[in-house]
Amino acid sequence: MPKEARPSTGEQAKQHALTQLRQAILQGEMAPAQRLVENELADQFGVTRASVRAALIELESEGLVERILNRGSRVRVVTVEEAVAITECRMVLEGLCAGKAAVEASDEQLDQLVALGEAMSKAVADGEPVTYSDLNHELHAHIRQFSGQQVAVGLLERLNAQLVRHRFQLALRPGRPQKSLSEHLAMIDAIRARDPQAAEEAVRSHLAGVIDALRE
Amino acid sequence: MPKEARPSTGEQAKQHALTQLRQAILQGEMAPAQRLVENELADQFGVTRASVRAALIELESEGLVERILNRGSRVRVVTVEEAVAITECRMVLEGLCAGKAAVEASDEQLDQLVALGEAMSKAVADGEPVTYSDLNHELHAHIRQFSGQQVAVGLLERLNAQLVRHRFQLALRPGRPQKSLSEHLAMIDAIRARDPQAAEEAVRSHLAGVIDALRE
DNA sequence: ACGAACAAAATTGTTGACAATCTTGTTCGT
DNA sequence: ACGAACAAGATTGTCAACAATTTTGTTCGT
Repeated sequence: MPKEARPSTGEQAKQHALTQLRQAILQGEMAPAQRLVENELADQFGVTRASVRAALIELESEGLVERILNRGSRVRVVTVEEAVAITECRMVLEGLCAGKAAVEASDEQLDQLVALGEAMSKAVADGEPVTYSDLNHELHAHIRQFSGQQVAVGLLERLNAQLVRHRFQLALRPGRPQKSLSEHLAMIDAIRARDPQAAEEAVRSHLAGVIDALRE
Repeated sequence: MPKEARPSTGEQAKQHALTQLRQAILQGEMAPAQRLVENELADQFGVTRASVRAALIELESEGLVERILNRGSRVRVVTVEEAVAITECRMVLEGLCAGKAAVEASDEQLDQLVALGEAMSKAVADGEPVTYSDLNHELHAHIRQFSGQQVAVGLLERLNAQLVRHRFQLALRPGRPQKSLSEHLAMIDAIRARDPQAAEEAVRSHLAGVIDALRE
C-alpha cells in the first residue's frame, strides 16, 4: 500500500485526514460497508491514528461512517428505506428554503436560476443524463443558498451527502430526466414569480416524485 | 477543583466524558460562551485529555460546542436570529412528523396524546408554567416518536438541544402558556382525527407562533 | 506614558506506546 | 467429525509525554 504523503505545509493533520477521507467516501472509492481500519488510513493519508480517529468521529455524526464500540468503523450503507426517510426530510426542508428564496433572492440570483433551467432543458434534449444530474444538484444547491436559511442549508448538505449512491442510481434511469425536468422548471417559475407558497409546493411535489421513484 | 472520579466500572471513558459534559451544558452548569479547557475537564471527569477531546469533537457537530483552531472550545451561544432559523426547521420537520403520526400512530398512542393534553390544560389552570413546559416538551417528543420517521427524529433532537436556553426563557413569559395551550390542543385533535394535512398545518401554525414569540 | 519587540505561561495539536477488547484459528475431549 | 475451551493475532481505546501555537506579561526605546 503506497504511503501517500501529504503536502508538507502547516495544514492541520486532522483536517487533512477529514477532507481526504470524506472525499474518498463520497467519490465511491471506498466500497459500501468496507472496513475502515485506523492504522491503514493513517498510513495512507500520512497522519497519525489520533487524527484519523478524530476524522472518523466527525464523519460518524455526518452520517457517512458507522462506528461500533471496539469493533471499528465502516462506510455506512443507506438502505432504500432510509433514503426515502432522508428524502422526506429534504422535501420539507427544501420546501422551506424555496419559500424563503422566493422572497429573499435578488434579481440577479433569479436570472441564475433561469439560466440553470435552460441548461437543464438542453441537457435533456441532448440526452446527457450525467450533465443533467450535475445541473440538478447545482439547482437545488443554489435554491437553498439563496434562502439565506443557514441552519436548513447545514442540515440539507449533511442529508445530501448520505444519498450520493442513490442519486447516481436514480439519474441514469430511462425516462426519469424528462419527468423531473418539468418539475424543476415549475420550481424555477414559482420562485421567479416570488410566490413562496407555490415555490414550496413545487419543491415538495418534485421531491415527492423522487420518493416514488426511489421506492420504484 | 475537586477531582470527581467516575465509577470504576468498565464504562468507556469517552462515553462518560461525553454524557457528563453534554448534561452539564444542557442543564446550564456551564455559562454561555464559557471556555472549555481540555485539561480542566479531563480532571473534572476523571478521564484523560484524549477522551475529552473526542467528546468535544462530537459535541461540536451536535452544535452545542464551538471549536476554533488552536484556540480551544467554548459553549456555543445561540443568538435569537439562530433560534428563529432553528425553529423554522423544527416547524417543517415536526409538521412532517405530525402528518405521519396521524397515519401511523396506534390507538393507544393517541390516548397518550389526549392524556397529555389534559395534563397540560390542568397545568395552565393551576398556573404552573414549569410543569407546562415539561409537558410541552414531552408532547412534541411523543408526536415525533409516533411518526416512526427516525431521520427526522434525529435531526429534531439535535436542533432541540441547541434551544434549551431559549425554551426556558419563553416558557416563563406571562400569558404565553394560555396562547400555546389552544394550539397544542388543536394539534392533538388533528392527529386524533387521523387527518395528516390538518395535523401538519396545526403544528406549523403553532411553531410559527413560537417564532413570533421568539422575535417578540 | 505609550507602543513595539520579546520572553514566559498556558493551551491545543500530535505522537508513539501500552492496555483492553474483539476476532480468528487451533487444540482437545467426546 | 463436532463443539467448547483456549491461545494468537489484529484492532480499537486509553494514556502520558512532546511539539507547535496562541495568549499574556514584561522590558526597552522613544
